[in-house]
Amino acid sequence: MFQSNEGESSPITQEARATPVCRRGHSVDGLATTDLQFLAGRAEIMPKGQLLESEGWPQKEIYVVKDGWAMRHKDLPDGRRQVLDFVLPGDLVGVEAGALQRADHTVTALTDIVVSRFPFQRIEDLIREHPRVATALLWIAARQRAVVAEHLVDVGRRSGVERIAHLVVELWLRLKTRGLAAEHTFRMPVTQDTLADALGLSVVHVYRCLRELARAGLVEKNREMVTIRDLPGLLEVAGFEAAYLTDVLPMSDEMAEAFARLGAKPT
Amino acid sequence: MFQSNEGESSPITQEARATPVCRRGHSVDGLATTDLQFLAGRAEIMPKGQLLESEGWPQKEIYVVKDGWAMRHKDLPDGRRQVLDFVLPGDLVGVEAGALQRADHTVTALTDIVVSRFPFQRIEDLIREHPRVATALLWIAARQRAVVAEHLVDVGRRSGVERIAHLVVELWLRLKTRGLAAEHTFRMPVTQDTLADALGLSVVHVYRCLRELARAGLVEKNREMVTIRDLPGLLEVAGFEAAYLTDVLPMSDEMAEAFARLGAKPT
DNA sequence: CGAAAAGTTGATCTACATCAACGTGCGTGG
DNA sequence: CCACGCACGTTGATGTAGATCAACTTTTCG
Repeated sequence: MFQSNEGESSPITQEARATPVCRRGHSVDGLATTDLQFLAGRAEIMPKGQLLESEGWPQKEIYVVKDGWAMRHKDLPDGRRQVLDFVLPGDLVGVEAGALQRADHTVTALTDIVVSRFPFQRIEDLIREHPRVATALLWIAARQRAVVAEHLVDVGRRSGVERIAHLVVELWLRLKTRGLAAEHTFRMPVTQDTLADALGLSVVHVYRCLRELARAGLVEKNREMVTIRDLPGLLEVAGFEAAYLTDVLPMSDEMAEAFARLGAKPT
Repeated sequence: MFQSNEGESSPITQEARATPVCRRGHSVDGLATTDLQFLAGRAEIMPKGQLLESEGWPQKEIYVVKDGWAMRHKDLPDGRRQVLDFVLPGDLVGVEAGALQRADHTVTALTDIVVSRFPFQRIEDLIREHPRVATALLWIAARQRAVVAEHLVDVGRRSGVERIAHLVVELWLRLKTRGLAAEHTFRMPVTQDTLADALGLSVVHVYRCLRELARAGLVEKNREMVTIRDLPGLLEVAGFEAAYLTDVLPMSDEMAEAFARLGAKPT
């Protein structure tokens, strides 16, 4: 078995130096982003509600999100909406839309957001000059598909409470890798309404599931702050697949312990 | 005989020579596959039930599916299962798993299946030699994400009948582009059980929705054959986004008409 | 300070799940 | 060639997670 040992110190960084970009992809978008860092121009700020990418339209530039949250979503003509994924600081927007002819979904800023833009036009040149860029982008696209796929499992086969638990853990992990979350708490500027559209539930039901989770002493969400009260418990309810993001993470002792405890369970 | 579709008349091939890989992506995976044709070794046959890719394991080779169906899926420890997507002739398996460290999902053959394999090992060399390959792969990955995303909308925000309708149309379109579907009918070697796991429904409910669609005179599925009885009607129920795959398709007159009629509706 | 956005809460309804049979085609082995 | 078994499909009865509706409260923000 490969790299289950990986958690230890930081073999990640070491391996990273030794292997080509796509191999070293030992993190979420954030990491590979460093490869494209030189792409970034001057940072600029955009207001909450701004569209970074618009379904059906060609995408002329890639955004590197420096700060703030956004969501990828698709809207049905009758008003129903499905949130595909959340965009966190360090993520790229517009890669796939650039590769395809036109964007297949919309990206909307959930908060005021800081981005740097890079004209997609020049990507092809870049790829020619630096093949590693293509590989990095490929890796990012694959990663995105993985996240959406996991989300699909959530919505297709898990209960309301499970879905919320799973989403919280996933966001927490993604933020944690980037040093954007504390041990037990993080900011999540997502309304219950948006949450409902992400989880395929009604607002009312989201509210009740949240209360359920709070009552069970697992997580709480007040306003924008999420507090994890019982990590092992939460992981279990979330039915979290360790392999999904774990080997990708520099694990804290507490986290490693939580996962271990989880694995130890006979279940 | 597989690939009876692929070759001859294809205006595809002509356009292909004229435009850069990622731009010419005017179809589903099948098309871009031609770029990797030279990768393909000798075709070989694998039995129904065979795993082409296995969640949690590294993928050492890419498969080009020449004939037969497969499914991408994720299985939860408690036995629940979610089908992410169906793999049709012309699709590639293993691209993303190669880019990531290990496969994040499993791919299982739904029928006996004909594939040619190509060691992923050599992909990196190839990318160095032919940057276009990277771009083609990027495009494929983006496409895959788009399909899964659309599927997520289905499961998250559509009713049982709508989900089935949407899936049928999507498969029909994907097959049609490759010349693998007739005007009103095509083979769909997918059991109700598998269908249920794809749509996030129970088998019983799938059965009832199918009967509903048949009673409404829209589609019928007997054994493995699907027959579309009323295309415009079906498209409407499916809430099919024309932009999703249409501009990507060489449209038949009838299809164009169906879409037009659909667009004309005041809804 | 007023209005809109976000969150709370209870009553009611329904789409879909679950359970439990039974039918049917078909491949395999005797 | 039959028959047995099994995978797949069909059908009804019943249960429930979650939707919908309809207030009302609290927070946010211009």
